[in-house]
Amino acid sequence: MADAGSRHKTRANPLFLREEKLRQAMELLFFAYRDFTGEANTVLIEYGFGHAHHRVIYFVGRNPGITVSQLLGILKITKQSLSRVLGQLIDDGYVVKESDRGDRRRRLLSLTAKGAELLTQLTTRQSNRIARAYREAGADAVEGFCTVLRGIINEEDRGRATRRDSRNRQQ
Amino acid sequence: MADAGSRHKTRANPLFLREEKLRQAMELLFFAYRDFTGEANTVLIEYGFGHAHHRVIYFVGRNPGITVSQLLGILKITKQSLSRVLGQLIDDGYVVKESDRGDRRRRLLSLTAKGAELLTQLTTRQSNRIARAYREAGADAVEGFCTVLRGIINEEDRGRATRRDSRNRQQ
DNA sequence: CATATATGTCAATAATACTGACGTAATTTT
DNA sequence: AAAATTACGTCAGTATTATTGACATATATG
Repeated sequence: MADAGSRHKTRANPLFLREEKLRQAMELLFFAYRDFTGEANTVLIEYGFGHAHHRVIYFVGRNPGITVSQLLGILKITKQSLSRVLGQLIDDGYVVKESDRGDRRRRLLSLTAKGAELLTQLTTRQSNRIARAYREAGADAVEGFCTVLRGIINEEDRGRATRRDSRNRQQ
Repeated sequence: MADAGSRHKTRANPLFLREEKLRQAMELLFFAYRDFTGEANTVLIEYGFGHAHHRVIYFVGRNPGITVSQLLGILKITKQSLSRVLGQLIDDGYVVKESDRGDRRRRLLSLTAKGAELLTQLTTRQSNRIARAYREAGADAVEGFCTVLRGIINEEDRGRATRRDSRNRQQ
Protein backbone atom coordinates (compact mmCIF):
# COMPACT_ATOMS: atom_id res chain seq x y z
CA MET A 1 0.00 0.00 0.00
CA ALA A 2 2.73 2.42 0.88
CA ASP A 3 4.19 1.96 -2.56
CA ALA A 4 0.97 2.17 -4.50
CA GLY A 5 2.16 5.22 -6.40
CA SER A 6 5.72 4.13 -7.02
CA ARG A 7 5.32 4.13 -10.78
CA HIS A 8 5.13 7.90 -10.50
CA LYS A 9 8.06 8.16 -8.13
CA THR A 10 9.83 10.95 -9.93
CA ARG A 11 6.63 12.67 -11.05
CA ALA A 12 5.29 14.86 -8.26
CA ASN A 13 1.79 14.30 -6.86
CA PRO A 14 0.24 11.23 -8.37
CA LEU A 15 -3.50 11.51 -8.88
CA PHE A 16 -4.71 9.87 -5.69
CA LEU A 17 -2.44 12.11 -3.67
CA ARG A 18 -3.79 15.20 -5.36
CA GLU A 19 -7.36 14.08 -4.67
CA GLU A 20 -6.44 13.44 -1.08
CA LYS A 21 -5.16 16.99 -0.72
CA LEU A 22 -8.34 18.39 -2.20
CA ARG A 23 -10.57 16.38 0.10
CA GLN A 24 -8.47 17.49 3.00
CA ALA A 25 -9.03 21.09 1.98
CA MET A 26 -12.77 20.56 1.89
CA GLU A 27 -12.77 19.10 5.37
CA LEU A 28 -10.54 21.79 6.79
CA LEU A 29 -12.91 24.35 5.37
CA PHE A 30 -15.91 22.60 6.87
CA PHE A 31 -14.43 22.21 10.35
CA ALA A 32 -12.90 25.68 10.41
CA TYR A 33 -16.16 27.29 9.40
CA ARG A 34 -18.11 25.17 11.86
CA ASP A 35 -15.91 26.14 14.80
CA PHE A 36 -15.46 29.73 13.70
CA THR A 37 -19.20 30.37 13.51
CA GLY A 38 -19.83 28.25 16.59
CA GLU A 39 -17.73 30.70 18.56
CA ALA A 40 -20.47 33.37 18.44
CA ASN A 41 -23.24 31.13 19.69
CA THR A 42 -23.06 32.10 23.36
CA VAL A 43 -23.43 35.80 22.65
CA LEU A 44 -26.15 35.24 20.08
CA ILE A 45 -28.24 33.19 22.49
CA GLU A 46 -27.91 35.92 25.14
CA TYR A 47 -29.38 38.45 22.74
CA GLY A 48 -31.96 36.07 21.34
CA PHE A 49 -30.53 36.28 17.86
CA GLY A 50 -29.35 33.71 15.34
CA HIS A 51 -26.52 33.44 12.87
CA ALA A 52 -28.53 35.29 10.27
CA HIS A 53 -28.65 38.33 12.54
CA HIS A 54 -24.94 38.04 13.06
CA ARG A 55 -24.24 38.16 9.35
CA VAL A 56 -26.44 41.20 8.86
CA ILE A 57 -24.93 43.02 11.83
CA TYR A 58 -21.49 42.17 10.54
CA PHE A 59 -21.88 43.38 6.97
CA VAL A 60 -23.82 46.48 7.93
CA GLY A 61 -21.13 47.29 10.47
CA ARG A 62 -18.41 46.76 7.93
CA ASN A 63 -20.18 48.72 5.22
CA PRO A 64 -22.00 51.62 6.84
CA GLY A 65 -24.44 53.14 4.39
CA ILE A 66 -24.85 49.90 2.48
CA THR A 67 -28.15 49.60 0.63
CA VAL A 68 -30.62 46.78 1.02
CA SER A 69 -29.88 45.29 -2.38
CA GLN A 70 -26.13 45.45 -1.84
CA LEU A 71 -26.63 43.54 1.37
CA LEU A 72 -28.78 40.99 -0.44
CA GLY A 73 -26.02 40.63 -3.01
CA ILE A 74 -23.50 39.82 -0.31
CA LEU A 75 -25.65 37.42 1.66
CA LYS A 76 -27.10 35.76 -1.44
CA ILE A 77 -30.52 35.30 0.10
CA THR A 78 -33.95 36.58 -0.92
CA LYS A 79 -35.34 39.88 0.28
CA GLN A 80 -38.13 38.01 2.05
CA SER A 81 -35.55 36.12 4.07
CA LEU A 82 -33.65 39.25 4.91
CA SER A 83 -36.83 41.11 5.79
CA ARG A 84 -37.56 39.26 9.01
CA VAL A 85 -34.03 39.45 10.36
CA LEU A 86 -33.38 43.03 9.35
CA GLY A 87 -36.80 44.07 10.65
CA GLN A 88 -36.01 42.63 14.06
CA LEU A 89 -32.65 44.35 14.19
CA ILE A 90 -34.25 47.68 13.32
CA ASP A 91 -37.14 47.22 15.73
CA ASP A 92 -34.74 46.36 18.53
CA GLY A 93 -32.55 49.37 17.78
CA TYR A 94 -29.39 47.73 16.49
CA VAL A 95 -29.65 48.96 12.92
CA VAL A 96 -31.04 52.16 11.41
CA LYS A 97 -32.40 52.65 7.94
CA GLU A 98 -32.53 56.07 6.26
CA SER A 99 -33.38 57.21 2.78
CA ASP A 100 -30.54 58.06 0.48
CA ARG A 101 -30.83 61.74 -0.26
CA GLY A 102 -29.37 61.27 -3.72
CA ASP A 103 -31.66 58.44 -4.76
CA ARG A 104 -34.64 58.31 -2.48
CA ARG A 105 -35.60 54.80 -3.51
CA ARG A 106 -32.60 53.48 -1.66
CA ARG A 107 -32.42 52.80 2.03
CA LEU A 108 -29.02 53.15 3.65
CA LEU A 109 -28.28 50.85 6.54
CA SER A 110 -25.95 51.46 9.44
CA LEU A 111 -25.41 50.35 13.01
CA THR A 112 -26.54 52.26 16.05
CA ALA A 113 -24.16 52.54 19.01
CA LYS A 114 -26.02 49.60 20.48
CA GLY A 115 -25.50 47.68 17.25
CA ALA A 116 -21.81 48.51 17.17
CA GLU A 117 -21.45 47.28 20.71
CA LEU A 118 -23.16 44.01 19.84
CA LEU A 119 -20.90 43.61 16.84
CA THR A 120 -17.88 44.02 19.06
CA GLN A 121 -19.24 41.38 21.43
CA LEU A 122 -19.76 39.06 18.52
CA THR A 123 -16.46 39.52 16.77
CA THR A 124 -14.15 39.64 19.76
CA ARG A 125 -14.06 35.91 20.33
CA GLN A 126 -13.96 35.10 16.66
CA SER A 127 -11.10 37.55 16.17
CA ASN A 128 -9.19 35.95 18.99
CA ARG A 129 -9.59 32.55 17.37
CA ILE A 130 -8.23 33.84 14.08
CA ALA A 131 -5.50 35.82 15.81
CA ARG A 132 -4.26 32.76 17.64
CA ALA A 133 -4.23 30.73 14.45
CA TYR A 134 -2.37 33.53 12.67
CA ARG A 135 0.18 33.85 15.45
CA GLU A 136 0.86 30.15 15.50
CA ALA A 137 1.09 29.86 11.73
CA GLY A 138 3.31 32.84 10.98
CA ALA A 139 3.17 35.61 8.41
CA ASP A 140 3.96 33.54 5.33
CA ALA A 141 1.28 31.00 6.12
CA VAL A 142 -1.21 33.82 6.65
CA GLU A 143 -0.44 35.19 3.24
CA GLY A 144 -0.96 31.79 1.67
CA PHE A 145 -4.17 31.36 3.61
CA CYS A 146 -5.58 34.59 2.19
CA THR A 147 -4.40 33.88 -1.33
CA VAL A 148 -6.04 30.48 -1.48
CA LEU A 149 -9.28 31.65 0.12
CA ARG A 150 -9.47 34.49 -2.35
CA GLY A 151 -9.00 31.99 -5.15
CA ILE A 152 -11.93 29.95 -3.88
CA ILE A 153 -14.25 32.95 -3.90
CA ASN A 154 -16.24 33.77 -7.04
CA GLU A 155 -14.32 36.27 -9.09
CA GLU A 156 -17.00 38.96 -8.76
CA ASP A 157 -16.63 39.03 -4.99
CA ARG A 158 -12.90 38.68 -4.60
CA GLY A 159 -12.47 42.39 -4.21
CA ARG A 160 -15.02 42.69 -1.47
CA ALA A 161 -12.89 41.17 1.25
CA THR A 162 -9.88 43.39 0.50
CA ARG A 163 -10.41 46.75 -1.13
CA ARG A 164 -11.50 48.88 1.73
CA ASP A 165 -11.35 52.13 -0.25
CA SER A 166 -14.22 51.25 -2.52
CA ARG A 167 -16.75 51.98 0.19
CA ASN A 168 -20.12 52.81 -1.31
CA ARG A 169 -18.86 52.10 -4.75
CA GLN A 170 -19.87 48.46 -4.69
CA GLN A 171 -21.64 47.25 -7.80
CA MET B 1 -6.14 60.32 9.38
CA ALA B 2 -3.61 58.66 7.15
CA ASP B 3 -1.04 59.11 9.88
CA ALA B 4 -3.14 57.82 12.74
CA GLY B 5 -0.68 55.05 13.50
CA SER B 6 2.53 56.96 12.94
CA ARG B 7 3.60 56.68 16.57
CA HIS B 8 4.16 53.02 15.84
CA LYS B 9 6.03 53.62 12.63
CA THR B 10 8.97 51.37 13.39
CA ARG B 11 6.85 48.79 15.23
CA ALA B 12 5.28 46.39 12.76
CA ASN B 13 1.51 46.09 12.50
CA PRO B 14 -0.14 48.77 14.57
CA LEU B 15 -3.36 47.70 16.22
CA PHE B 16 -5.83 48.97 13.66
CA LEU B 17 -3.93 47.19 10.93
CA ARG B 18 -3.96 43.95 12.84
CA GLU B 19 -7.69 44.26 13.36
CA GLU B 20 -8.13 44.97 9.69
CA LYS B 21 -6.31 41.76 8.81
CA LEU B 22 -8.48 39.77 11.17
CA ARG B 23 -11.69 41.18 9.77
CA GLN B 24 -10.45 40.44 6.30
CA ALA B 25 -9.87 36.84 7.34
CA MET B 26 -13.41 36.56 8.63
CA GLU B 27 -14.84 37.86 5.40
CA LEU B 28 -12.66 35.66 3.24
CA LEU B 29 -13.85 32.71 5.26
CA PHE B 30 -17.47 33.72 4.86
CA PHE B 31 -17.30 34.29 1.11
CA ALA B 32 -15.18 31.23 0.44
CA TYR B 33 -17.51 29.00 2.39
CA ARG B 34 -20.56 30.58 0.76
CA ASP B 35 -19.26 29.99 -2.76
CA PHE B 36 -17.74 26.62 -1.98
CA THR B 37 -20.99 25.21 -0.62
CA GLY B 38 -23.03 27.02 -3.26
CA GLU B 39 -21.21 25.00 -5.89
CA ALA B 40 -23.10 21.82 -4.99
CA ASN B 41 -26.56 23.37 -5.20
CA THR B 42 -27.36 22.33 -8.77
CA VAL B 43 -26.66 18.67 -8.12
CA LEU B 44 -28.47 18.71 -4.78
CA ILE B 45 -31.62 20.15 -6.32
CA GLU B 46 -31.56 17.50 -9.06
CA TYR B 47 -31.59 14.78 -6.42
CA GLY B 48 -34.06 16.56 -4.18
CA PHE B 49 -31.58 16.79 -1.34
CA GLY B 50 -30.26 19.64 0.79
CA HIS B 51 -26.90 20.60 2.21
CA ALA B 52 -27.51 18.43 5.25
CA HIS B 53 -27.69 15.38 3.01
CA HIS B 54 -24.48 16.46 1.35
CA ARG B 55 -22.65 16.64 4.65
CA VAL B 56 -23.86 13.20 5.68
CA ILE B 57 -23.00 11.66 2.31
CA TYR B 58 -19.61 13.29 2.49
CA PHE B 59 -18.56 12.15 5.93
CA VAL B 60 -19.97 8.68 5.51
CA GLY B 61 -18.12 8.39 2.22
CA ARG B 62 -14.94 9.60 3.80
CA ASN B 63 -15.26 7.39 6.86
CA PRO B 64 -16.82 4.12 5.79
CA GLY B 65 -17.95 2.18 8.82
CA ILE B 66 -18.43 5.31 10.88
CA THR B 67 -20.94 4.92 13.70
CA VAL B 68 -23.97 7.12 14.22
CA SER B 69 -22.52 8.85 17.26
CA GLN B 70 -19.20 9.51 15.57
CA LEU B 71 -21.11 11.15 12.75
CA LEU B 72 -23.08 13.22 15.24
CA GLY B 73 -19.79 14.28 16.81
CA ILE B 74 -18.51 15.52 13.48
CA LEU B 75 -21.65 17.31 12.40
CA LYS B 76 -22.35 18.71 15.87
CA ILE B 77 -26.09 18.33 15.51
CA THR B 78 -28.64 16.35 17.51
CA LYS B 79 -29.57 12.80 16.67
CA GLN B 80 -33.13 13.93 15.97
CA SER B 81 -31.81 16.28 13.30
CA LEU B 82 -29.65 13.61 11.79
CA SER B 83 -32.44 11.07 11.89
CA ARG B 84 -34.58 12.59 9.15
CA VAL B 85 -31.72 13.16 6.74
CA LEU B 86 -30.00 9.86 7.35
CA GLY B 87 -33.33 8.04 7.15
CA GLN B 88 -34.01 9.51 3.73
CA LEU B 89 -30.58 8.58 2.48
CA ILE B 90 -31.03 5.01 3.68
CA ASP B 91 -34.57 4.72 2.32
CA ASP B 92 -33.44 6.01 -1.05
CA GLY B 93 -30.52 3.58 -1.13
CA TYR B 94 -27.55 5.93 -0.87
CA VAL B 95 -26.38 4.80 2.56
CA VAL B 96 -26.46 1.43 4.27
CA LYS B 97 -26.51 0.73 7.98
CA GLU B 98 -25.33 -2.54 9.48
CA SER B 99 -24.78 -3.72 13.01
CA ASP B 100 -21.23 -3.84 14.27
CA ARG B 101 -20.45 -7.47 14.88
CA GLY B 102 -18.13 -6.58 17.73
CA ASP B 103 -20.56 -4.31 19.58
CA ARG B 104 -24.05 -4.91 18.31
CA ARG B 105 -25.40 -1.66 19.74
CA ARG B 106 -23.47 0.23 17.12
CA ARG B 107 -24.62 0.80 13.59
CA LEU B 108 -21.93 1.18 10.97
CA LEU B 109 -22.68 3.48 8.09
CA SER B 110 -21.32 3.30 4.58
CA LEU B 111 -22.20 4.37 1.07
CA THR B 112 -23.79 2.14 -1.53
CA ALA B 113 -22.48 2.29 -5.09
CA LYS B 114 -25.33 4.69 -5.78
CA GLY B 115 -24.23 6.81 -2.82
CA ALA B 116 -20.63 6.81 -3.94
CA GLU B 117 -21.71 7.98 -7.36
CA LEU B 118 -23.73 10.82 -5.86
CA LEU B 119 -20.77 11.80 -3.73
CA THR B 120 -18.61 11.99 -6.82
CA GLN B 121 -21.20 14.17 -8.53
CA LEU B 122 -21.26 16.44 -5.51
CA THR B 123 -17.54 16.76 -4.94
CA THR B 124 -16.34 17.02 -8.51
CA ARG B 125 -17.25 20.66 -8.94
CA GLN B 126 -16.14 21.61 -5.47
CA SER B 127 -12.84 19.84 -6.01
CA ASN B 128 -12.31 21.71 -9.22
CA ARG B 129 -12.88 24.99 -7.46
CA ILE B 130 -10.30 24.14 -4.82
CA ALA B 131 -7.90 22.72 -7.39
CA ARG B 132 -8.00 25.91 -9.41
CA ALA B 133 -7.38 28.01 -6.33
CA TYR B 134 -4.50 25.72 -5.33
CA ARG B 135 -2.95 25.86 -8.79
CA GLU B 136 -3.13 29.62 -8.93
CA ALA B 137 -1.79 30.08 -5.42
CA GLY B 138 1.15 27.68 -5.52
CA ALA B 139 2.42 25.02 -3.14
CA ASP B 140 3.69 27.32 -0.41
CA ALA B 141 0.43 29.20 -0.21
CA VAL B 142 -1.44 25.91 -0.02
CA GLU B 143 0.65 24.84 2.92
CA GLY B 144 -0.06 28.11 4.69
CA PHE B 145 -3.72 27.77 3.90
CA CYS B 146 -3.90 24.37 5.57
CA THR B 147 -1.83 25.45 8.55
CA VAL B 148 -4.02 28.43 9.34
CA LEU B 149 -7.26 26.54 8.81
CA ARG B 150 -6.05 23.80 11.11
CA GLY B 151 -5.25 26.44 13.70
CA ILE B 152 -8.80 27.77 13.51
CA ILE B 153 -10.30 24.35 14.16
CA ASN B 154 -10.95 23.22 17.74
CA GLU B 155 -7.98 21.27 18.98
CA GLU B 156 -9.97 18.07 19.43
CA ASP B 157 -10.85 17.94 15.74
CA ARG B 158 -7.60 19.06 14.18
CA GLY B 159 -6.54 15.51 13.57
CA ARG B 160 -9.70 14.58 11.75
CA ALA B 161 -8.94 16.43 8.55
CA THR B 162 -5.45 14.97 8.21
CA ARG B 163 -4.64 11.65 9.78
CA ARG B 164 -6.11 9.23 7.35
CA ASP B 165 -4.58 6.18 9.05
CA SER B 166 -6.65 6.49 12.18
CA ARG B 167 -9.72 5.12 10.42
CA ASN B 168 -12.18 3.71 12.94
CA ARG B 169 -10.09 4.86 15.83
CA GLN B 170 -11.85 8.18 16.17
CA GLN B 171 -12.78 9.15 19.72
C1' DC C 1 -28.60 -7.57 38.54
C1' DA C 2 -27.73 -2.65 38.08
C1' DT C 3 -26.00 0.68 35.26
C1' DA C 4 -24.26 2.80 31.34
C1' DT C 5 -24.04 3.16 26.30
C1' DA C 6 -25.78 3.39 21.45
C1' DT C 7 -29.51 4.07 18.99
C1' DG C 8 -34.29 5.15 17.74
C1' DT C 9 -38.62 7.63 17.94
C1' DC C 10 -42.67 10.67 19.08
C1' DA C 11 -44.00 15.41 19.61
C1' DA C 12 -43.71 20.25 19.56
C1' DT C 13 -41.24 24.28 18.16
C1' DA C 14 -37.81 27.68 16.21
C1' DA C 15 -34.82 29.65 12.69
C1' DT C 16 -33.70 30.24 8.16
C1' DA C 17 -34.72 29.93 3.77
C1' DC C 18 -37.58 29.53 -0.51
C1' DT C 19 -41.32 30.73 -4.41
C1' DG C 20 -44.87 33.55 -6.17
C1' DA C 21 -47.63 37.48 -6.33
C1' DC C 22 -48.57 42.10 -5.77
C1' DG C 23 -47.95 47.13 -4.44
C1' DT C 24 -45.65 51.65 -4.13
C1' DA C 25 -42.46 55.17 -4.73
C1' DA C 26 -38.73 57.13 -7.28
C1' DT C 27 -35.74 57.27 -11.11
C1' DT C 28 -34.52 56.61 -15.90
C1' DT C 29 -35.62 55.99 -20.67
C1' DT C 30 -38.01 56.86 -24.67
C1' DA D 1 -45.06 63.36 -20.23
C1' DA D 2 -45.83 58.43 -20.66
C1' DA D 3 -43.57 54.07 -20.20
C1' DA D 4 -40.31 51.21 -18.30
C1' DT D 5 -37.15 50.10 -14.80
C1' DT D 6 -35.27 50.07 -10.17
C1' DA D 7 -35.44 49.69 -5.12
C1' DC D 8 -37.93 48.28 -1.65
C1' DG D 9 -41.73 46.21 1.00
C1' DT D 10 -45.19 42.83 2.13
C1' DC D 11 -48.59 38.96 2.21
C1' DA D 12 -49.09 34.05 1.94
C1' DG D 13 -47.62 29.47 1.77
C1' DT D 14 -44.03 26.03 2.16
C1' DA D 15 -39.45 23.50 2.82
C1' DT D 16 -35.27 22.51 5.25
C1' DT D 17 -32.61 22.22 9.07
C1' DA D 18 -32.30 22.54 13.53
C1' DT D 19 -33.78 22.55 18.51
C1' DT D 20 -35.63 20.56 23.35
C1' DG D 21 -37.79 17.02 26.03
C1' DA D 22 -39.40 12.59 26.91
C1' DC D 23 -39.36 7.87 26.49
C1' DA D 24 -38.16 3.03 24.56
C1' DT D 25 -35.04 -0.77 23.31
C1' DA D 26 -31.16 -3.50 22.80
C1' DT D 27 -26.61 -4.44 24.18
C1' DA D 28 -22.58 -4.17 26.94
C1' DT D 29 -20.12 -3.65 31.31
C1' DG D 30 -19.38 -3.63 36.24
